[in-house]
This record gives sequence, C-alpha cells and structure tokens, in this order.
Amino acid sequence: MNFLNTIQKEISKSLKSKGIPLEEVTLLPSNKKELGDFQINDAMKLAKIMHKSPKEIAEEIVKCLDEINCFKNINIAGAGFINLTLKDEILTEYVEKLNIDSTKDVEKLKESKIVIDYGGANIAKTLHVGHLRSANIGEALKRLAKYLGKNIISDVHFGDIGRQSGMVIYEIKQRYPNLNYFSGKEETNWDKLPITAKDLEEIYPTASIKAKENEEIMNTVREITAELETGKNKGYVALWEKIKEISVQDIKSIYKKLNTTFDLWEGESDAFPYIDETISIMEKSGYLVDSEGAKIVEVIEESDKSPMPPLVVIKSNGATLYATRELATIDSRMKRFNPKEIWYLTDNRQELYFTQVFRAAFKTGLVQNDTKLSFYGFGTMNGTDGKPFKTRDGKAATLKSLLKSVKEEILLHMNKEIEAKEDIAEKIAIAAIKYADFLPNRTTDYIFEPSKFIDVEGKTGPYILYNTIRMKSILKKANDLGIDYKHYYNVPFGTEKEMILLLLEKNKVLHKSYNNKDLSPIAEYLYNLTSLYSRFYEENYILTETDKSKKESWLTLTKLVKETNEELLNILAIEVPEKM
RNA sequence: GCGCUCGUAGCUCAGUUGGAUAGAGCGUUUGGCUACGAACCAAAAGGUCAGGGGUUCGAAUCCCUUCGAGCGCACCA
Repeated sequence: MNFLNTIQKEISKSLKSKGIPLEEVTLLPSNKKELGDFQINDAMKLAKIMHKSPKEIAEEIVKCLDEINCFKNINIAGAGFINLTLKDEILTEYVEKLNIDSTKDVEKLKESKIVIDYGGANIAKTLHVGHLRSANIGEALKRLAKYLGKNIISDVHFGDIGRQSGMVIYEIKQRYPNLNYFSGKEETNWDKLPITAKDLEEIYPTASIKAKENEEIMNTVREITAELETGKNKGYVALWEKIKEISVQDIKSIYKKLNTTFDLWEGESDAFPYIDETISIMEKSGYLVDSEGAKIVEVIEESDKSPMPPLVVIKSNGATLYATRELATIDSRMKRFNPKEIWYLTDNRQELYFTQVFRAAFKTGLVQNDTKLSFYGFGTMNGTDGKPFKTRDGKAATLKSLLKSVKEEILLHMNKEIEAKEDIAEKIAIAAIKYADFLPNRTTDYIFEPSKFIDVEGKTGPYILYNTIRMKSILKKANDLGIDYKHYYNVPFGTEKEMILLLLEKNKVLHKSYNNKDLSPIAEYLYNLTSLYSRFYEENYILTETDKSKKESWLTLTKLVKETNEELLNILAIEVPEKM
C-alpha cells in the first residue's frame, strides 16, 4: 500500500463522515515550501457546491485533518489553501519503511494481458534516427507496465513485405542480373548474396527515387511485389529471405545496444497465413464491400464531424496492402493471446490510419468490445529544415552513426586511465541519447540535432549516471571502512527533507507516466531527485561526519536514492556503468 | 478545402490536468576543488505564456476568434 495514498484515503474517509462532498483529496506537494510540505486546494472547488465561503470549508477540512494526527502544522492561507506539514517522526518512519522494501510503496495495477507493438523496423531500410522514439518509448512503456504488474507481450512487427521489398529486389536485379535468383527457375542452391547491411542503407533510397521518377519502373516494382507476395516467383522469395536475414541481424544488433528487446520478432509477413480467414470473417460480417474494384470497409461514424475515408482492405488488382496485414495481425493476436489491450506506438502521422483500422476491426467482429485498441503517437523527428526525416531523402542519419558520434564525444570527456573505456563510453552514449529523447513529451515534435544528444552537463543522462555512480562509490567506501548503515534516525530538514518528500511522490510519477504513456515525468523526476542529492552531497560530508547516527542515516538515505535511480533508469532501459 | 497537433526566457524543453510570485537545462555574468568523484555546487540577469475576446473567486491550462508552423486526408507504408 502506498504511503501517501493511505493518508489521503484516511482524510477522505474523515471528510465523508463529516458530510463534506469530496470523493478524494489529493495531497499536492506544496509550491510554497515555507508554508508546509503539502497543500490541499479543494476548499475553493467546494465553495459552489456547499454554498459556503472557501475559508469556512477550509476550516471544516482542517478539523478533519486534526483527527488524522499525521501533521504537526496545519494552516489556511490566501483564498482557502490548506498547508500541511507532516510530523517529523512520520517522515523518519517512512524512510525506515522504504529502507525495508522500497518497491512496496508502489501501487500495482490489476493484472491483464497487453500486446505492445513498437519498433517499426523496416527490413528494406536500416534503422535511422526516426526509429529512436519508438524503440525508446516502447521499450520503457513495456518495462513500466511490467513493473506495475501487467502481463505485456512485445512485438517488433517488422515491415518485412510490401512495395519496399519489390523496390529492393528490383534494384538488386539491376545491379546483379546474373544471380540465379533471377533465372526464373527454382534452384536447389541459391547464389551467395554480394550484399551487406551497409549496402541496404542506400539500395532502397536509390530504387525509391528511380520508381518515383519513372512510371514504368514503378509498374515493374508492383509486379515484383505481387510475385513475391503470392510466392509465384521462387527466386524472389529466396532472395527476399536472404535479404531479411542480413537485415534482421543488423537491426537486432542495434536494438541490443539500445537495450531494446522483443518477445516476438515477427513481421507483417507472419500475418499471411491468417489473411484468408481474416478476410472471410470480415466478409461474413457484411461490412467488407466492393467499391471501384477494391474491397473496402466504411468506417465513418455518425459522430464524425469531418470526412472519414473508407479503409481499403483489398486492392482492385486483388493484392493485399498495409491495412490487410494489419487486420490479419490483429486477428492473429486475438486468437493467439486474447489480450485486453493492444498498444500501437508509431509516429503521429499514422493516427488517422489506425483509427480506420481499429474501427474496421471492431465493426467486422475481428475484435470484441472488451478489448481495447489504442494508438499512442509520438511527435515526428524532424530535420533541421523542420520537415520529417525520410530515408528516401538519401541523407538520413542512421542510428548507428548517431551512436558513433555521441560515443566519440563522450570519450573526450573520459579519464585516460579508466578500464574498458569503449564499453563504458557506449553505455554513457546510450544514456545520453535515451535520456534526451525521454525528456520532451511523447507527443511533441522535435528537431533532430546531434548536439542535443552530445551534451553531458546539466539535465542529461550522463549527469544522472555520474551522480548515481558517486552514490555507489560512497557506499562502497563505507563498506570498505566497515561502517554499518541499516537504519534512518534523522529528523530531516532542508535539502534532506526535500529529498524525502520527493521520494513520497515516486508512486504518483510512475502512474502518471503509465496513464499518459509518456516517460517524460519519470525523466524529470530522476533529474529532480538526482540534483537534490547532488546539492545534499555538497552540503554534507557524509563519510567524515562524527555523529554516528547522522552518518548512518545519511548512508541509508544515499542507498535509497541510489536504488530509486537504478530502479527508474532500469524502467527507462538505461544501464549504469560501474565507473565513468 | 476539411481535420489533427502545436506556438511558454536568446536556444532546447517542463508546467502536478483550473490554483498562490510561470520553472529547468544550455548559453551569458560571477563565486567555489589540500575532505566522500568539479561530467559537480552556489548566485545573478533573462517572460506581453503568438495577438484579441470570453467563462470565474482564480486561466499558460477551458471556450471563441485572428495570425503563424508542422502533419494527415481510399488502392504507399
């Protein structure tokens, strides 16, 4: 049970018994620390309902608060703000409680199954900086959901089929027409492919530009795509398998660096076995109808104020498209996992598309109403020109090159004599990149500038790591000196007290992040806690403190803050190196 | 044209879902390493919250409107 919630519930109960019509009080951290630790702002809101002045109501609330016996000071200020100060021993006890098991202060959610779809890696293209947000946010949300007690299954959902495949095959055919993949026959031994992951970085953009400029080429690409999808051309199928192998290996290695892993490494093509059945379910529902030769589902609803285009499920040439595979994937996920929720994390530009898909899935009965399909879009990563990043431009910064340049910058800051320098630099670089990516809200667009990730001072990943390592180092020294730190005895004040009050907020922050599907609150919280500790560290010399109980208390608190940092960094999928 | 998102310090971003004097990092200026790691700490300057109107005890936050930016709008993914 969460400490703060317990007090809030007690207050709510007391208020109810006195006839004050307030469902739940919230103890907000005070923004005037000199007046109290917390504030309650509900008296003003109640004034209208209760037909009394806010001051009178505040006084009634205060009477209830007196009974709770948790506060050493309660005062009413301004228009009816109630300021509260906790009793000293309550804070001391709280730290002791955290010291026994800090994870118990976090309220768990009701267990249920969730499928989370993030990553968005595309076989034809290398991972570029535009893939960063999905990987980071998705991975962290997965970890957060797990931490809060959800049963969550992650799927990378590779873009491993579609026109892009046709483009890549077309381009390879142009460059290496003599490979036996293009013989038109089924071979027993397919040629070794003279292509590396590095080549794939430019093959797709090159083909894409060609096809865009030349309708004939585009038609050839369409043909290749169709022959690949239907499996008619064995050479294309074999070639595509080889390309996938190269690409997936490369993609996995980058995800690994980003501490991003998936339970399912499936792709759109894995939905193919389901497509026939999915279509037949949709047809039986009566909502999949012919229109201009294609098969569509009308997804407009009465409440729509603006035009809502129908969803094309089968193209007029009979081929499948993105939406077809999406629906079949939903069908497959429902049948295999029967989740309560499916989360989709992609860039905001796909919002309309997902609205259409979700509506079609419900309307045609692929999904029942007790399952929730949610789209969580994030801001697009724009280039310095303010336009979204595209591989097609041919000059996209790859994720690899970003990692490399940040790492090089970090190396310049590091001690020469440190061991395993490269490894550590990479961990710090990942922390810098991830943290900078988490800081802005999920939905805000941002301009991609390498300098944003290269900062190591101030509100950055390296700052958090640096301070966490300082905490570790101090605790290690205490251990070496044989100093015990099992308890907390202090009556906290100043920076020390602020830190403890902030620890009280952790549960709220985690739930806020979860509810908003946004890691920014956690990133902010980490900085606030860390910088308080850093100030505390400068104000007090822990190891040379002569008062033994004070020293022990400080070490206990150091351990708690360190553990909190590690716990939250772990949710954000950021690793803390031993040294830096 | 219709719809979605957005406009906060020189720059990059927060702002506890309507609360008290709008915050942080970078940058600028200044001070602090013979004590636990200076990738640190302390302090200063910096604001018409895009403009206008409204709702109310109270608005950066909600509503309307003007201006500006980005994105999306059936056989791409």
